[in-house]
Amino acid sequence: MQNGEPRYRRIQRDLEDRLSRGVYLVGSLLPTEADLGLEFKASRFTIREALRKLTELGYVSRTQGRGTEVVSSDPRRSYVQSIQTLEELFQVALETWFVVHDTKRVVLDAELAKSVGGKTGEKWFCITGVRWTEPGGRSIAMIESYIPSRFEDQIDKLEQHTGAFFNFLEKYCGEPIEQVVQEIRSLAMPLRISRQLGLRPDALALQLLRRYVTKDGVIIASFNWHPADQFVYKMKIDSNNSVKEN
Amino acid sequence: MQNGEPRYRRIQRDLEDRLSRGVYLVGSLLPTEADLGLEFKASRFTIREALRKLTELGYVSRTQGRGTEVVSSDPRRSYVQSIQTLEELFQVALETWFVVHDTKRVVLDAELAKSVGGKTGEKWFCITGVRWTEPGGRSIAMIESYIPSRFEDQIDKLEQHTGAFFNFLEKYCGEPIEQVVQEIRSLAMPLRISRQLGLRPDALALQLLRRYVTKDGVIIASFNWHPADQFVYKMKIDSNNSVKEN
DNA sequence: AGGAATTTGTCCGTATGTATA
DNA sequence: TTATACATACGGACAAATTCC
Repeated sequence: MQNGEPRYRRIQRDLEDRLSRGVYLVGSLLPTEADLGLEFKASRFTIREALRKLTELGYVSRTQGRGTEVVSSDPRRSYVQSIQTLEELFQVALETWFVVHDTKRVVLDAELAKSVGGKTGEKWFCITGVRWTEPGGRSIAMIESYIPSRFEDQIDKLEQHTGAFFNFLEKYCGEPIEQVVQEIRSLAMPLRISRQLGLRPDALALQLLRRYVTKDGVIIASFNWHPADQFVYKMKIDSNNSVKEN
Repeated sequence: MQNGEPRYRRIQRDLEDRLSRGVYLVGSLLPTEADLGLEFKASRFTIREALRKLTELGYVSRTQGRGTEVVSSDPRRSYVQSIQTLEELFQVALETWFVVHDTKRVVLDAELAKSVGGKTGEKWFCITGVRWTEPGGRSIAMIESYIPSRFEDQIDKLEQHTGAFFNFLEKYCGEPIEQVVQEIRSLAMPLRISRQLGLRPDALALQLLRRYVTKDGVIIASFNWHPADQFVYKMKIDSNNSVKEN
């Protein structure tokens, strides 16, 4: 335990390497804690720390009395599938119609800052609009998109852009989207929302909040207000750890 | 370590209780591991296990050289943990308490059949109950689980089972769960639900429907009714090395 | 700026309980 | 029933980060 890297982390990475190289096959059992301890000349405690990490990462599943089973040789592969999700989102944007209602500057209050991932007092832009199945068709959702002010000179182009906003901003800033955080809530629509969608004042909403995050921080945060009686959020959890929306 | 509950778990619960009661205030530091060890008469290892859980649950944040800071007095009130793997689902079941209210036979009508993934007219079992943070704690959700009649002789054991139902049934039938389909809806609670949770008749719900599917078909379908004002479904979509060029 | 005290992080050896095969 | 392997638990030790004087 002298140098920078903890012992258990070194072991963890060794094991990850073996898993991705197929030394331990999916469905098989890893060597026991005791065996790994002998091999790496580490105590059982240290081995357990490494295995705990592998469990958290989705590589293995551990069962008392049985052992440590390999469940995925590359759990991060599931991220590839979620990229398809991003592209599905993109497809939705292409196959539907977004009509901008309003664009304005806003100063984040504490609550809004927490929601969109900014700091209280920061100036952001807010673009609101409605997404339609087709021109003159049915409304899918009322959308409020919050964009940091560093994209100020792109806002005009953004309004003209056909396709997903996040796609435009991702290309503009040159940094890939590393992560999308999504929150799903059930709540009554505020008046400003129900009115724009032509619904009763007390209409129920399924609200999706998505934050698109690059290395440089949040590039856009969108509130999507869907009429509750028309919208179900479906997703699949495959046994190989991947989450797929549809 | 003789009885059912591990020592660290008991300590974890005690600390959670204090946190939710405000004995330790948000922003303050918890007693040190050594002090907690003295108080609970447990080794540092055991205290650390409890604190590790509190960290995972979002109660506290730990910093080497500084201590254990309280970051939330009630993290579970505000969200449904993002569940992306079966492992996580299983953990939730282990760390919370399910109380069975009723078990009965039902014949699927057309709508129910579609929801649970069966056929109209089929006989299924329906187990209803409430999931709690802990005995005498807060209710997390009202749950209605539908189970095909081919598991008829296992229903009794199922009611006694601690842990996730799907885990029991998966082991019993011998087929691995290949997929979980989840649907998220926003809707008003039916009376039977709001009453059991002690809420107003018109309470809003965030409803999660999960179908667990093996090669042999659906083994269980569960409706989870969460009080809308207390629950947010959060999920994260990571994309490690997606270089998208075009 | 620097050193001492404090507190968590890492690690060891050992022992016993408990689920699984 | 037995053996195996993971889960929980103890006590001790030193490292590393933070805070305070």
